[in-house]
Parts: sequence; structure tokens; C-alpha cells
Amino acid sequence: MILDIDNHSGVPIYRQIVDQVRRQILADHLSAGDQLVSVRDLARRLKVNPMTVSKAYSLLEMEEFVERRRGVGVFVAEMSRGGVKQTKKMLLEEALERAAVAAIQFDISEEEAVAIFIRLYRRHSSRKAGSRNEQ
Amino acid sequence: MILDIDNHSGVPIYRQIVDQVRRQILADHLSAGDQLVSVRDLARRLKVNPMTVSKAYSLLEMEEFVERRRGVGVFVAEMSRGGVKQTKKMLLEEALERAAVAAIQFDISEEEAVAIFIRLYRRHSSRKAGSRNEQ
Amino acid sequence: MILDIDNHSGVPIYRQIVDQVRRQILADHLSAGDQLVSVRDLARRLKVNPMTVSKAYSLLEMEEFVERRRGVGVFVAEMSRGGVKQTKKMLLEEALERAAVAAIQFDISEEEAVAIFIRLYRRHSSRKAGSRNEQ
Amino acid sequence: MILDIDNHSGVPIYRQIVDQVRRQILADHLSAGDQLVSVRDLARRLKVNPMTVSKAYSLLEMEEFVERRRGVGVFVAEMSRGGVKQTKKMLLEEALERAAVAAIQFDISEEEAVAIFIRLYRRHSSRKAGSRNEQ
DNA sequence: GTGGTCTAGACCACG
DNA sequence: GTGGTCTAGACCACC
Repeated sequence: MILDIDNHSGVPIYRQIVDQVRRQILADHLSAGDQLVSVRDLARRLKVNPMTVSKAYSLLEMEEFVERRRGVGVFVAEMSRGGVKQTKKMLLEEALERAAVAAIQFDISEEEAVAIFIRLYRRHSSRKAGSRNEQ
Repeated sequence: MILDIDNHSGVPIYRQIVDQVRRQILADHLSAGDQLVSVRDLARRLKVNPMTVSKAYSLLEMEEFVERRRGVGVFVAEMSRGGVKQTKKMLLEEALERAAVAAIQFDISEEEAVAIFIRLYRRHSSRKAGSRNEQ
Repeated sequence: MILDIDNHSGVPIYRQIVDQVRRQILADHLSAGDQLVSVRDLARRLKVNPMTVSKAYSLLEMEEFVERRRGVGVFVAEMSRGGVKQTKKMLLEEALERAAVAAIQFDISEEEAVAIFIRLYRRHSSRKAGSRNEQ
Repeated sequence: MILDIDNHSGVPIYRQIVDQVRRQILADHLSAGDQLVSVRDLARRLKVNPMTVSKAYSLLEMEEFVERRRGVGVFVAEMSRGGVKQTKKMLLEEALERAAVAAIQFDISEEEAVAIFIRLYRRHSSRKAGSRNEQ
């Protein structure tokens, strides 16, 4: 599990952990039943307070993305295929909606905005393909 | 000047003011030289403390979107056309980039993502046209 | 009398007027007995509130740089040669002291600081000579 | 960290804090990574409101001299050596320039001005050496 | 414990 | 009238 924490971004650390773990589950980088890194280990790795990691895992548990099994560890929860797909779409729609609203407010045409989006999509798409081969 | 403040959104009030005034300047609803609503008046209207409004205006001044003149008022600053356009594009690209990254991570195709974007763009576009007529 | 007011410098307008008039008197650009521009005229020229100019002149009167003669106007006051010289030295020493303190705090040697000072002195000196000829 | 606040100087308290902390960072009395006195502690020590200290630290953060980490504290930011040196020179040049302009306006020769500067530099220099031994 | 936000109200500075 | 500063004290978010 790769997490990239930015102490200076203003976004609370526990939120960064939640967002990134959630994304990795939705992106199938983590599968149902997989065990997550323990609270202590992750805290040590990220150089943050264990309470911060624990809080993040608790929130993920409330969102039913993970299950805590006392004395054993934290595991990726089973999710219905439909549920996963719905959540993905929702997160994506939120991001696209913010972009659409900005484009309209700034008087940028549909065509221009779409062109920019496609450029960015392809750039990140090729990067992803590249990083796959590297690892 | 229309501001829509949500006291319970978690986003600090002064940040909401900053974001909305900045957007209105970039969207040309406020033009260079225009006087903003005075600190006290806006505070009364939004039912918040004057210091909260003042803090928001201070931040906008630091970003060089407005100028404060003691004993006179707060005014929209002159901005080079180029600067305005660059800022708009930057803000829009950030939003589109977040969306593109999400789409890729969730294995949603370029075509599907673009289709969703266009749907949302048109929905908000027609809303905007509607709201114009209402006022 | 040439005054250069900067509305956006943060320094109060009345203070800018006081400082610049005082300097011009000390620099002998204005001589004892000379009549200053009237409050109204100066206010119109600088596009500021007449009360602002009046306040500046009042402060100059308290410092005994000018005399107000009711119904006549404001005039540069007589000052003893010694007084003028002392005031000049005081103002200069204040400026030099601030620079010396900064240099020491920033670990910049006496030699380096003096070299910078001489460079700046000569640059402004030649500018002044140039502007004399132009007028 | 030694701060010398004058409540009656007319200069806002938060500005005095900003100026003095900035200087101490530039003068290397505070080094990158050092933790600053906490908002509450400094407020208690200076007998001012915590918000006043917080405002000062906020401004220093905007100038990128410090970093605030919620729940942890305020720390001196990393700055490139070049950036520090450039900032120092800029502040010093500003002070020297004001002095040079005053000297020229008051018809004080380069030699005389330099002589005064050297006298003041040495006086403050020896004071600094003295105060080092005292602590 | 840390810093962040907000309030209500006072007083000052500027024009 | 305008904005600027500061206080005392509350409550929140984060670690």
C-alpha cells in the first residue's frame, strides 16, 4: 500500500489517509479480504501519531470500506459490485461537476473545457501505464 | 453582490466569502474599480461578525483581487487581462485534473467521462441562463 | 511644489504630505516666507479630501515648519540655521541608524554596507543632477 | 526567542511580532525546523490576546518564513540559502537607499554621510558583542 | 497539548 | 462614514 502524505497541504492527515485508502479500494489496488497495514506500522512509516491512523481507519469502517477484527487487524470489506460502481461514479461526478461549474463561471466553452479534459486524461493515462511497467 | 454562506458546511465563513468574491471578479460580475459592500454592511447582511468579513477582504487584498482604502472602502483591483485569464485557466485546469485522475483510477473510459462532463456542463449552463432571467 | 502621493502604499495620505513638505523645506526647495499651495487647491490637485490636507498643514504647524495666517494662507516659517541643520542631521541619522542595525543583524560587514551605500548615493546623486538640468 | 513589544508605539502589536521574528530568522537566531513559542505561551508572555499572536504567525506563514501544523506547533520553514541572502540584501538596500536619498536632499556629502554611518555601525556592533556576553 | 475560527463589543485612524 | 486593531472568552479540529 502506497500512501503519499503532505504535511503542508492544509488537508488533515487523517483525511489524506482516508481518501487514499478509499481510492485504492475503489481502484481495485486493494481487494476484499486484504489485510491493511497495522495502525502502528503505518504510523511509524508515515511518521504520524498512531491516533491519527486509527481515526482514519475508524472513518473507513464507518463508511464500510474496511472491517476491524479485534486482535487480528483491519481488512478490506466485501462490497457489492453495484455499490462499488455507484460510489466510483458519485466521486467522479462530484469532481466533474466542480469543473463544469468553474468552466461556466469563467465563460469557457464546452468545447474548450472538453479539450483540456481530454489532454489531461491522456497525460495521466500514459503516466499510469508507464508506472505499471516500472514496478 | 450575491453571497451564499453556509454556517454549517465546515468551510470557514471567511473562506466562503473569499472564494465567492474571487469567483465573481474572475467571472466579471464585479469589475475593476467597483466598490465592494462595506465590511459592516456585509457583516450585517450575512449575520456574521465584522471581523470575519474584514479577514476575508484582507486575504483578497493579499491575493491582489481587491484594494482596501481606509476611510473610503474596498474596491476591485485593476488586473491585467492576461493575469485574469491565466488565473481562470489555472483554477479550471486544477478542477479538470482532479476529475481526470479520478476517472483513470476508477477505470472509467475517456468517452464515458467526457459524456458525463458534457451532461453536467449543459445542466449548469441552462441553470445559469435561467437565473439570469429571474433577476 | 511637487508632491507624489501613493494611495496604495499603506502610509496615510496626510503623513505623506507632511513628510514631503517637511523634506522640501529642509532641502531648501521651499524657503522661509514662501506661501504654500492653499488647502483647497492642493486637495483638488491631489484628489484627496481637503480635511486631509488641512490636517497635514496643522501637523506641520505644530512642528513649527509652517505658519498659518488666518484669511491669508500658510507660509514656510523662519527657522534658525542651527535648527534646520540639527533637524536634517537627526532625520539622516535615524535613517542611517536603521540601516546600520539591519546590516549588523544580517551579518553584513561594514565595508560591504558602506560600498552599497556609496553606490546608491552616487546613483541618486547623478539622477538629481540630471533632473535639475531638465527643469 | 526574545521579543520586545511596545504597546504604545502606534505600530500594531502583530506587526512588531512579525518584524522581529522575521529578523531573527534572517539573522540566524532561529534556524529551519526550530519550533517557535506556542501561540498561547507567547500571548501570555507578551500579555496580549492569543489571536494577536496567531495573526502574526499567519502572516509569517504567508511570507513562507514559518509553517504552522495544527495540533503540533509553529516551525521555522526551510528556506534556500540563496533566498535568505537575497531577502537580507533587499531589506538592507531599502534602508540604505532611504538614507542615501535623505543625505542628498539635505545636501550632506557622501563623505560626511559615510562617516556617520560608520560611527553608528560600530556603536551598534559593539553593543551586540556586549549583549552576547551578557547572555 | 497544539492551532483555527468566531463573537460581541470597544476604541482608534483615516477621509 | 470607512477600515484596523485588540480583547476576552467560547468552541472546534487536529495530533
